[in-house]
Amino acid sequence: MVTLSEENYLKAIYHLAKPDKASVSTNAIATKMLTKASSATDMIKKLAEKGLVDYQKYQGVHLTEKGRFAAVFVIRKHRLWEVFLVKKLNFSWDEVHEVAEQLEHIKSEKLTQQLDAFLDHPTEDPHGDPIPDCEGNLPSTQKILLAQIERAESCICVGVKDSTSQFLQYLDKHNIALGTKIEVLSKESFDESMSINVKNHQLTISKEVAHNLFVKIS
Amino acid sequence: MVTLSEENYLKAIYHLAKPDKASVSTNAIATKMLTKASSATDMIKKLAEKGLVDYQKYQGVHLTEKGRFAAVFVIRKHRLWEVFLVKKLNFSWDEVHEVAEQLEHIKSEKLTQQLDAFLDHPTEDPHGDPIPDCEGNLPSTQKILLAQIERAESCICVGVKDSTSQFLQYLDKHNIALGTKIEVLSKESFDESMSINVKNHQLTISKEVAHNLFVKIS
DNA sequence: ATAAATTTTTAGTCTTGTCTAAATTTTAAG
DNA sequence: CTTAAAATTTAGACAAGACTAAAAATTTAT
Repeated sequence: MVTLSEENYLKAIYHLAKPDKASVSTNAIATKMLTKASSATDMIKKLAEKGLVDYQKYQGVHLTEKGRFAAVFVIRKHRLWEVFLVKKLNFSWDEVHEVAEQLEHIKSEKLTQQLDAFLDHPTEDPHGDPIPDCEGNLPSTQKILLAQIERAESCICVGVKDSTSQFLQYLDKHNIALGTKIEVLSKESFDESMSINVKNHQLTISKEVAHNLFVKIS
Repeated sequence: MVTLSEENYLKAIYHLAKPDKASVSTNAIATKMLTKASSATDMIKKLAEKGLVDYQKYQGVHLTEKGRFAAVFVIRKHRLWEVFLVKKLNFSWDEVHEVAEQLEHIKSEKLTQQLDAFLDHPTEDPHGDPIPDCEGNLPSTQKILLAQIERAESCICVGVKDSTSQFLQYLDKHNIALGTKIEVLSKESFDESMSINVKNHQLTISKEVAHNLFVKIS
């Protein structure tokens, strides 16, 4: 049995470890969990005892296969609930995170399966993040940050990196949603701002925005 | 802020106090919560400090208006989720309780409201229990126990008192569901067993069954 | 009306998850 | 290569919610 707190730590470790295979530091975990390093150390020991992470003092942690699956399964539930909230209960994409943070801990295999079926087995959540299947596999996606585009080119918004409501509401305000076509017109080398065209409206976006929007070349 | 544990105690007190206005004893609460009397005392003190119950040492508790509302609101959420599970996710009525026990603690006003609307403002859960409205009012129902019927008479199943899966599965096996017409043929004074007719099948039910089935005279 | 039985409360302990402060280890700098 | 800085762990404490055992209050029965 994995407790609610343990699930949250596993998720944090999973997200921190995502890009590479490097070990995740105690401090990184504490920062992500908004707790102190000593609390993280305590929890790491519990996770290690349960076989959810590999841990050597002072050397950070790695998720074990068991830990990775537990983390991915919570993420699967989180994202399915987000889809439910947006598609069925008329939440907007900037309102779902908090509620999904609670719903993701509900324990019922049948609930998850049936919810998945009810939603027609979605593969992405409302922010464009992939939903792991029931075996814990993530559909591989090939998305790049808008900021990585260097020349005038056309692309499609496929996800957000930052999913705080501030950023999502900024996108709403400028009519940028998943699937929206974005034409890059130019990029300012001084401040990395970009001039783009969205639905026939020209718009200048900052480096910060460009670094938090995932696109695919169209 | 009311904790998960506090919500469960409030629910227990509400259910124990339901019929009359008498105070609820520490022991009764402890028994219902499957804990010890000392634990109940501890919690009662917390609830009293938060103004959720009126408490005098050795004299049991009463819910305050605030406490009653908190309890009813949790019950509202519980029953809405039960409807969701049965109507939308194909759960059967004997599978919903455990999951709803978890879902009832999710905190989001919007979630509850939207769920209620999504389900078309249901007034009853899958066991025939009334769903409080968002102001905490319960539709008054006039149902009686099947056991209270003394003569050959026709009635309709409108609810269950015991909603354990054992009992619900017994009802399934004998084709008794909410809305099913039940004709009372005779009652045995020796053991209070009853002979009834359901969908053209004659059936003898025990006192235990008759005392756990709510009906209304048709 | 008082003794016995029952109920309730108190006192002290435990576990989970957190904290602060101090000690230890690792990393980085000179 | 040695010391200063940063990161990590340990030690001890606390709050929530539970428990056991013992004390106190209430109820029941004679």
